[in-house]
Amino acid sequence: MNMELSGRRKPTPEKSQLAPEDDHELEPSLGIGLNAAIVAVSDNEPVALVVRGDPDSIGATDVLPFGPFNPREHRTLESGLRAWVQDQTGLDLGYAEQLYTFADRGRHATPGDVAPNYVSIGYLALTQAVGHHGLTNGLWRSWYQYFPWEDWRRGRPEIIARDIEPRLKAWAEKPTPTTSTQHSIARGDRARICFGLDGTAWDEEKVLERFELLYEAGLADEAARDGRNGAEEWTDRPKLGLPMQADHRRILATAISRTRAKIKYRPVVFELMPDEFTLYELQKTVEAILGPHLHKQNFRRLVEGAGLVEPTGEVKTRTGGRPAKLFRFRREVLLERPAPGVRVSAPPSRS
Amino acid sequence: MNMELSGRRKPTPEKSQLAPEDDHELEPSLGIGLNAAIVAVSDNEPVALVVRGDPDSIGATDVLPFGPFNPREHRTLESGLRAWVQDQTGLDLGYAEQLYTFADRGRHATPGDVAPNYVSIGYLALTQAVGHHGLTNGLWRSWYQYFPWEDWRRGRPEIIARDIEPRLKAWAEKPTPTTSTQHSIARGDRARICFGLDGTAWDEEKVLERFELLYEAGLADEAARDGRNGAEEWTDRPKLGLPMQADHRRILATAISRTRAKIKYRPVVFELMPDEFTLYELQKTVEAILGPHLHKQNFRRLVEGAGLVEPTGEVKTRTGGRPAKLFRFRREVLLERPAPGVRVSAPPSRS
DNA sequence: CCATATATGCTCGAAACGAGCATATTCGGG
DNA sequence: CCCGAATATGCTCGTTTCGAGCATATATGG
Repeated sequence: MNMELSGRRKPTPEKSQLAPEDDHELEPSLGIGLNAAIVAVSDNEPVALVVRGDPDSIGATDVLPFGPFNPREHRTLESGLRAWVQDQTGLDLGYAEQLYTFADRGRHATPGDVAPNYVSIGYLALTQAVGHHGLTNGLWRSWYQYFPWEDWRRGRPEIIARDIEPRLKAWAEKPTPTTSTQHSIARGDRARICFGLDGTAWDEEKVLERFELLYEAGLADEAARDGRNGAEEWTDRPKLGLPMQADHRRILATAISRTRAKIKYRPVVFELMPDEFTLYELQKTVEAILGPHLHKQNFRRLVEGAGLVEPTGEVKTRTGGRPAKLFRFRREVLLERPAPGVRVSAPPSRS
Repeated sequence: MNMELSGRRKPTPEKSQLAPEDDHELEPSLGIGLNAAIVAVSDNEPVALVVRGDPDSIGATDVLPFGPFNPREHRTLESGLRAWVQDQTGLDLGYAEQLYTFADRGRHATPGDVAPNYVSIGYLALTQAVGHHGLTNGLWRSWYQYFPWEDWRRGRPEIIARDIEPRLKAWAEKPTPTTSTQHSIARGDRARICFGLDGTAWDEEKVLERFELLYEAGLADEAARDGRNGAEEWTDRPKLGLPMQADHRRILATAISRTRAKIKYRPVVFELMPDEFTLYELQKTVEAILGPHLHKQNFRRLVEGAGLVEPTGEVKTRTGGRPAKLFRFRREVLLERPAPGVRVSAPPSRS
């Protein structure tokens, strides 16, 4: 057993396309960070679990639950993630899926660092909204605090026209660096497509693209922190959402993108719901995630027609009107249809 | 308030540039492997670029182009991948996207190893079919050689009913290990849903799920190689596709899943096409990827209606009948619609 | 010059979608 | 007790999209 332990320490000796010490210089010790974007919906507000936030202080930015992957202790990446989350917040994760692995140079909080010590693996977890009880640490914060331009529930957010559009247009005017490749899209076009400028349709799934654009344009606080070339000065600059530590806001953006996309073709909303719910509560949860308001009667038709829910027989009163039937998720659909989901249809676009 | 976290926070550069062994026991030197599933379509056959294959020898299994990520040399994960591919095959990658990061214990080729030294990041690359010229190394091999059960172009593959179904049924009979969690799906149901048994619809996107199921059931050669509990003996066993080194077949399965899914909602087919093509050639390429035959006239209507292509004005003769108009991809759609793609409609199912 | 094969255009019924009208129940206040 | 407001739920209807097939155009090969 100890043989195994000692043998495992070094890369497999034989053949060694894998062994780095051969024809390359010494490989730096790479750490792998596991990061959890844990999402819930509480009072029709989509929230993420963050650990160390202080909205008023500029030094102490929020951070997602995270920790290094240690293959000794963790059988899989996901189990490692669960352990860290349990450890740091007390939360026992349910549904979780891997998002993306990031390792870009200079996207961590250590200025002057040329090479990342860490590769970040982001995970998305969906859970029911639990109160602050059940948590040993951390707090739920609306994800729109980090991404105010994503909140279209009350129409187009003002921050786009007021703070984002003019500065992106200015950025688009500057000459694009020569790094642009053959088929790359011009800055102005990217801004227009990402943020739905000049009458272009808004695509609620492009959360990550939008954040990356703001970062590249130097408009996200993290860009200045990372010492990014061209970042606007810290002073006299309207804050575009709360920043986070390291690349955690990028991971959260990826999580929102994935959630918004997946909610439309897999029954993942139900991970966010209590066991019993009314169809309107379900709709409100979907709307909290996606933004635009849906047509109530058609939403009902779709959800019921897809066999995603079944009535419990009970009703919920005190809704302000006629009592609403309670439903529960029909887990059996997972065994019936190959790819069930909550399709979504929007009312007349209010761009 | 966050003292309890300080021990687990990302190590600061001062203390850990090269010394991870602080508050945890010795952290093993983790390597990060970049792996490329490079896909093309050649003569209506979907192919992947593999490096060291010998279909007849059992010892020398195929391997995807890969190499370790070195943050000193590589600015990003993707640029590292491109460098390795260039190095190993001579191919200059075009379109590439990240797939998934794998690190499960025991899924590498070193038996007896309890913890992985390597974390594998898989990438999907799409490219035009280039002949063996332009390659310094490696060869294109049909992806259906690794996954024969995925080839539905000539109806349901016989291998499912003959070699897969009976053995999966037998596996489903065995008691499920206690590791099954609350909402986990029974073995029999998983087999039925994955492989479309007992009249269940076939979902061509579940390529990874199917391979993982075969692996878990011990029916993939890799399972025996990894010393997996319950794997069938090597002898007297029909081969279920060519195995690959390490977890490369799993990465290729992920690549096929992603390709099949993405081709339906993003214009990625055109990465596989020459500059000019007929609509039927486009259709044949889609069919090579997805399997079932499409309705020719409707496919044409969809593609043209979506503004994805424009006629070049030229025609292609010697098609065996009336000459076919040549088209080219309209790159401008990327600037117009937020999420263009080749939607696909299938003729009456021939399950 | 015709048979054949493929390319392309068009139509038609079915299903899905988007929007709005109508009815059912409850609650709170005269 | 009745009425109006508010919400839940049911249904209709025109439009669009989808699935399928028929019809026509234009090559090639004998």
